[in-house]
Amino acid sequence: MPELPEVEIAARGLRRWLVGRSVVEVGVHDVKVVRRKLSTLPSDAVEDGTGALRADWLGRRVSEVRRVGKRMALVGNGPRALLVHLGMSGKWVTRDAEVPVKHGRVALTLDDGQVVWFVDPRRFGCVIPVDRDEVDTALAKGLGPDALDTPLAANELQERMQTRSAIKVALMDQQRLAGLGNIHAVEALWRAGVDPRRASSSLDAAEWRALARRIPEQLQWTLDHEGDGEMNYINEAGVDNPFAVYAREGEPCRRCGDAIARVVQSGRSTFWCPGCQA
DNA sequence: TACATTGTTCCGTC
DNA sequence: CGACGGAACAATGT
Repeated sequence: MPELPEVEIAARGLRRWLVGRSVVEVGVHDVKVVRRKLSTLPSDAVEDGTGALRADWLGRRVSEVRRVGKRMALVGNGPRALLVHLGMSGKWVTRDAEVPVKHGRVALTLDDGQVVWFVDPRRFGCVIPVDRDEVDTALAKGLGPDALDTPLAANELQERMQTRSAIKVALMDQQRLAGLGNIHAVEALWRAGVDPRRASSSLDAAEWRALARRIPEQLQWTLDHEGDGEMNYINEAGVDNPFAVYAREGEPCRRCGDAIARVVQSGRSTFWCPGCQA
């Protein structure tokens, strides 16, 4: 699943492939992914998504790629930008012209002959045309500080996480801290030795210090290990699981040997080690 | 077949 | 009324 590190890697890839190149053709193969706002609802699709993207990007260059939390944006050299959310299966790939791309939704053909594709099998992702001078606002709206770019001191993290909800649920709340999803929330909690079911407000100072240190550590570790090529997600066939607890129910904890447990919190699977996350 | 997965939204409860 | 939990919704591969 694309969370902060995967979106950051996607942004780095787009900077290599896209920045400075001119867009010579725009193909919208699924008009429903072009939306007015962050949403999965078909009713929020732009009326003429193809026309909108072509008007914004034909003949334009991408001058910048930005990221906040799990959101990214392509900033054009004209008046327009494109906000992107990868949803649960979105990714960007580059291919030679004429190469078919399964689940390709938007195709940007460049002046070097490459085609940069937004690919999204599950179609929970979207692209949102916006004015360039609104892109920073749109990127940050409703989000807490970016978990990697703005690492929080322990006391700041504690303040942002003041809720009776479980700490794992609070960590995934993008309004409190932007970037953690299911995988990196449970991995950071495992690294910090904190039980994901604990009430967030009940953590002590040492536990906040541990989390403040382990969250950026988890994200940076993932960046270092996922490389800078095309993204492959853990749920895809043939991709092995690089994580300590995520999707490892019943397997021995690599730190203490106890069996990894699973519980559902707010409708999402949580994995943790009952032995060393007391 | 039912399930898993995301962010958003809505509804009921306290 | 704010906080919170839970469920629904979108789509589709396994």
